[in-house]
Amino acid sequence: MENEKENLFFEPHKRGLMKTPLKESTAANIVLADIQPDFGPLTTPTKPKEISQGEPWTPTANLKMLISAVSPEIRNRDQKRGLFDNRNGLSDVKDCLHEHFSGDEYEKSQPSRKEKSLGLLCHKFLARYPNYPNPAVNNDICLDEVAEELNVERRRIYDIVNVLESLHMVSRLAKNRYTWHGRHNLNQILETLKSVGEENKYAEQIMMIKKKEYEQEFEVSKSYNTEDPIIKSNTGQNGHPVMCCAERPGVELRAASVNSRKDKSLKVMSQKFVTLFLVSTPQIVSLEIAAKILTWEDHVEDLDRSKFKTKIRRLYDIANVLSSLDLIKKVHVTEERGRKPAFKWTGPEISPNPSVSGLSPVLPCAASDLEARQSSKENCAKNLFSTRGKPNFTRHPSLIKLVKSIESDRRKINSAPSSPIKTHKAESTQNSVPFRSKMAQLAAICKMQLEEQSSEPRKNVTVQLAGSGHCKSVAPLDTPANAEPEMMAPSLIQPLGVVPLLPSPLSPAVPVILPQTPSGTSYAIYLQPAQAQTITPPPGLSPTVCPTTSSNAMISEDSTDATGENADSDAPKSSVSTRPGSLLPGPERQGAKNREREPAREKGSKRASMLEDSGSKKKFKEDQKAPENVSTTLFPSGYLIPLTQCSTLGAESILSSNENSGTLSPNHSIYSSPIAGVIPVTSSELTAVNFPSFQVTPLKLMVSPTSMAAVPVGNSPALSSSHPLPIQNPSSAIVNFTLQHLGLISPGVQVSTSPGPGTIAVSPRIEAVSVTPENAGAEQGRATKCDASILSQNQTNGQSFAGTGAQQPVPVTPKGSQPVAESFFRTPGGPTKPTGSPCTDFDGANYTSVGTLLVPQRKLEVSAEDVH
DNA sequence: ACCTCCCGCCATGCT
DNA sequence: AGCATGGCGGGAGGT
Repeated sequence: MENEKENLFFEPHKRGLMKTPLKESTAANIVLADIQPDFGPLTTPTKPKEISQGEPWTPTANLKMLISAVSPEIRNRDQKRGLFDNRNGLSDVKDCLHEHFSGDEYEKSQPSRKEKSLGLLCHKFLARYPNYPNPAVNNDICLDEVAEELNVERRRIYDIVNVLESLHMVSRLAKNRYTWHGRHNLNQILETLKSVGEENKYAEQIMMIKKKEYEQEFEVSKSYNTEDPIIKSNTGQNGHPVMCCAERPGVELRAASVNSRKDKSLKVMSQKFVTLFLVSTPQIVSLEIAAKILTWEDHVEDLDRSKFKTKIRRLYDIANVLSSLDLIKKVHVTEERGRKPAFKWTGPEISPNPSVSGLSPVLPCAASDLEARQSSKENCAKNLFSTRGKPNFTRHPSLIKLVKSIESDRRKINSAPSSPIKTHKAESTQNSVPFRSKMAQLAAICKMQLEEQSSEPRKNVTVQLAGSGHCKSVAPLDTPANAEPEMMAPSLIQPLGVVPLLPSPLSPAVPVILPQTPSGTSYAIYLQPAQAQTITPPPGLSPTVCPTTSSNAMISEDSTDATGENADSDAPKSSVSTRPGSLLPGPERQGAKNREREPAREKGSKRASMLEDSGSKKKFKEDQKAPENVSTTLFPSGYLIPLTQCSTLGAESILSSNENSGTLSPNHSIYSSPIAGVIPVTSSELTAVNFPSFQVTPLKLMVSPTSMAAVPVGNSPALSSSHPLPIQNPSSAIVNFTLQHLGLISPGVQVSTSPGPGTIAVSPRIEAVSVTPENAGAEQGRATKCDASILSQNQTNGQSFAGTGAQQPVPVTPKGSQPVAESFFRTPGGPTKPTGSPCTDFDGANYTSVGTLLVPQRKLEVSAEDVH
């Protein structure tokens, strides 16, 4: 991937010298300084340039840098000769990247913005250092020097370094000094991030967001809070997980949360952003989604427009750096609504399994999902930070302090209701608190359980989601039981009885399948991940019960406002808003800041006013937007849905996924009418998160890849395992009903086979995804690759995907939409939990039973554009 | 008109 | 106190 990297083992600074001899550069800079009007002292040279006209060397230099970055050879050349020679020359701005410095360049006096872009700057920066530096050598980076050499303000360097630091490509040594690690740790960190993302159910979050969007699209006019509430609820629920996520990546991060300033740090955002790619199947993440997720995590309840915009800005900054690293590439996702900027992961495929992950040269850590999962958060943190003996990233020597603070944070967080729970607030709250506080313990417990479970595959569980998805083996759908072994996919392994329908890792609310209940039917319960794990007690093990947090309820609520209580929906919001400060530090602070600032600055005032106005307006819109979810309403609260039926759905989803992958062949019975049957799906198949988008021919549901990723497919797989008995549950009826309702299935039809667009009818929301990379060919190729790889992996696993890509014609665009199933059910009072599943623990009141909802699908078109 | 995102003010927080 | 960091968002270049 990387262009430049051949230079292994160069010393960075040497390289820098070579490239641009520091001294020379310095000289150059000096020159520049002279030229430039305001040149600040080295300390923080702010804006040296601004001359409209040109900046002397910048353009050229930039081009060169780019070029050099692109090709090492060129770089070398450049290094040899002074980069700055051309200071005067301006290259075409337009071509900058591609064009060389060759020539002419003089023209535009202005370096054009592009030439000053962070991406370009990053390329230059990267060009200075080898991808795989020789550890033995001194790889220190002096920010001042770099800033000078690159002739940019230090501020810009911070942006780059922060992102690099988030990827462990550099670590901070001291003030103004960083150590270059290059890509040695990259895979590891990516693995860690992925596992964290899975644990935090990012995929699920994404799914939910998409879902909301769909809904909104759907019923534009209807006002509904769901969106916000959902989000919030997720946040709340997820918040916890999410937070964890953030935490892990860096202890610092966590600490950061405590420390006011860092919580919003670019580093954290960067890690989260990267994580989103790693957990989404299509590996395409739109800025909008990313921003929303990040916003939530920040506890910004209100998707304030301004905040959102800020987030977007930051994401662009990060994206530019990541693009320079060749980890992502810009694409556009086209939906009904329009085209949205998005980025596609082009970095190494990260497989949770160590074995799989060949990518990372170094996998010292338990990159594997299992390990990761097993490992508690703390472990993760360790991995991240302590990686390989490298210096921890903790910025400060005061790491210890951080740790302490972190712990305290954790407590706070735990104690604090991560997400206010909407329903049953009282109950939930109560529950939640303890719950959270116990998260760590739970993690440990889960671990234990997992271990045990892993040792004994449980019969009941048919499905386990491969967390990561692809990797895992998919058991043939037909064979429910068979799956077990496979299920054990490291990452996904879950406690026995419980199988998360959704790709476990991702979805915030994890549908959990209750192992067979006495009744014989399995039920799926929508739980939060943590809960889910805890909930299902491994057979042998005592179930760790986790009272479901209210958060769980929240989840269900989101999806199901229906049960509705509007009040509920509202409640969540309010609750969210009211979140305990510990969680909310960020937002609150911001708000305060903003307010404070406003007076101070003109801008501030403007901003504030703008914010309020726009924000309020927007909010209104949003609120109004969402109509109540049909789905929610549909489901009777309080019912647990028998897995069997669910399985059906899940199967569909699965299939779809398979199809998406293109290679997969749905051999499975799945194809049979959804209703019909029980589809044994292996959980692995389900690995919801990872799925490539699939189309299910039979059902015709198309799921957009994107959506797929997001959607936790419920995998009914779990179902499969269970019983043939369709239990008397209302579930089947419900499911169908739901589907019909959702429009996924036409009432009369359960499955239709129209591929692509045709499917639309079936699923209203189908999105056609077309990915058009800039290099369309290339991109698609990439996409294809991914899929293929995935498939191969799956196959490897022994999954039975039959490559059925054929079966379903891919939707128009390469990526088809897929049907997604979600489960939402809340059981109102807990009531019906199937057997004494631990579920009861959840709030009694708030159980969510699983229902499966199909998520509307959309077509997404991704056009890779590079362009701009 | 919207998308990108550069620029640099200024808050934070370390030294 | 001074300086390093880096959040933040105005507003301009690009398309």
